[in-house]
Order: sequence, then structure tokens, then C-alpha cells
Amino acid sequence: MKATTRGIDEMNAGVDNCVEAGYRGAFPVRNILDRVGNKWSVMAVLRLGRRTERFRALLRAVDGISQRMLTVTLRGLERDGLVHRDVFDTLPPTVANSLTPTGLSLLTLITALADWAMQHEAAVKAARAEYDRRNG
Amino acid sequence: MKATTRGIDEMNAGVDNCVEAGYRGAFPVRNILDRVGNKWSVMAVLRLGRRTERFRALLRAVDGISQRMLTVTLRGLERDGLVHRDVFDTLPPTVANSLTPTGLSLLTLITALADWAMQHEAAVKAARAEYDRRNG
DNA sequence: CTGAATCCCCAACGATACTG
DNA sequence: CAGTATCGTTGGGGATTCAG
Repeated sequence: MKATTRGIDEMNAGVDNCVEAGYRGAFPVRNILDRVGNKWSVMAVLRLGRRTERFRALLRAVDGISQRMLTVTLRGLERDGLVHRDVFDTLPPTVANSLTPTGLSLLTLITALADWAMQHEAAVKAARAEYDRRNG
Repeated sequence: MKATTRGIDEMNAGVDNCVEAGYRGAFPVRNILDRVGNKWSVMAVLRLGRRTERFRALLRAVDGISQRMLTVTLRGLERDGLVHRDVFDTLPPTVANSLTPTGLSLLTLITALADWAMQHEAAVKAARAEYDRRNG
């Protein structure tokens, strides 16, 4: 097997990491979560959940992402079957990125997570401040 | 401020990273997701969702985690107000770790995510294999 | 039992420059 | 416009050791 992205391939290696908390072989859990944990994956999926978008448009939409990271992120999502790339052989090239059905189903959860984050932002911030005050 | 874990403190620094995809100031989103993306946070929350547990028990339950990482993980979760530590001044020391109400509300989403992961494990694996076959 | 401190590695990420 | 190549940084995480 060729090392597409070293770290990701590694993910397929370790079949340990279970918590047997009802999630025996939690390996797939961590596996997916690693993708969610990526700095940009969630942002990209969130954006593609609104509309199919071209590379350049995504680059502008996802504030702060570099060209390289957008490429890498999309590749990863595509590899996992979450994003579909439609390449039109025009000049200049056109690529339409959209969520697959699987990607759409994940979007629901990611959206819920994002909503949770916004709803609890204040609470978390307060907790952190409090914690930092108490300790050093 | 004391550097608990350098990276985590940094999370508080960058107030950029928004996608304006309906999530303006997606900073809190990434902020939370960084925690979810941690290798062990989810496993710990999942486990604590089942029962209050002591450090040593958690260490055994979350397969593969090191002592250091469990400490760091719990500190992070505690700082964010997701986990509550109850210290009993016994000998030897006893510490009860449990989810706070906030932690419990997150547990719901995390559980959903874990379920999603298990349900789509096959599909994702297949997608990866297919992708790797097509490309090199 | 709980946990802090040290050392070290490497995968993720970023900046930049180049190509079809 | 979309994508690749290269290189440097860095912080998450593991192993180990020491301490209360």
C-alpha cells in the first residue's frame, strides 16, 4: 500500500484503542473522529453542506485555510467517501465539490456539534477562566 | 498564566478561523472540536458517561492510554467544565471523575458521533480501498 | 493511588514557489 | 483555476522518571 498521508494510513494499522464502554473495537470511532478532529475538515463539510462549491470558492469561504490544506483536506474527505469531486475538462479547469450521501449524514452530526459549541461557548469560557483563576 | 499544555492555551489565542457558513466566528466551533479531536477526550467522556470512575479505573478502561495522557486529558476536560473531579483526602488518594451537566449534554452528541462511526465503518473502509485502488 | 516533570519524536500544518 | 513540491515549524502525544 502506498502511503497517501502517512498518519492516515497508520490509523488503519492500530486495531486497539477500545474503551469497551459499549463501543468495543472503538477503533472506527477514533478513526472517524480523527477526521473530524482535523483542523479544516469540519469547516469544509459545513460549507459544502450549504452548496456545491468550486475549489477557489471554498478557499475564499473557509477563512484562514491555505491552498495546500484545502487540497489535503478535500483529498481526505474524498478518500473517505464524504465528498464527491466532479471535474469538468474546461479551460480553466473547473471542479465541483459536493457532499456525498454519507457526507450529508455526517453533516447532521457536525452541525449539531457546531451548534452545541456555540450554545456552550460562554459556559466553557467561564469554566476556563474560573479554572485558570483557581490554579496558576 | 501557566502553560498547562501549550497547545491548549493557544486555542484561546486565535480568534480567527471562521467560515461564515452560518457559523460566523466559527472560532468556538473549532475550539470545541479541538477538544473532541483530541485522541483521548472522546473515549474518556464516553467512558465517564457510563459511570463515575477513579483515575486508575479509567486508565484500565481506556485501552492504550498512558498515565500522562489520561492526566492531561482529564485536566483539559475539567478546565472546560465537562468533567468534575472529586478529591477524597484518603490514603491512598481517591479521585472520582464524573461528567458535569455540560459534559453530559456533550455526551449525547459524542455518542451520536460514535454510533455514526460504527454504522459507517464499512462504507468508509470501502471508500478508502476504492480510492487507493484508483489512485496509486 | 494520583500526578507532575523531562525528554523526544513525528504527523499536521503553514508558507512559498512552481505547473498544466 | 486547480493542484503539486518542498521545506520548516510545532505541538500532540508516548515513555520514563520522580513526588506527594
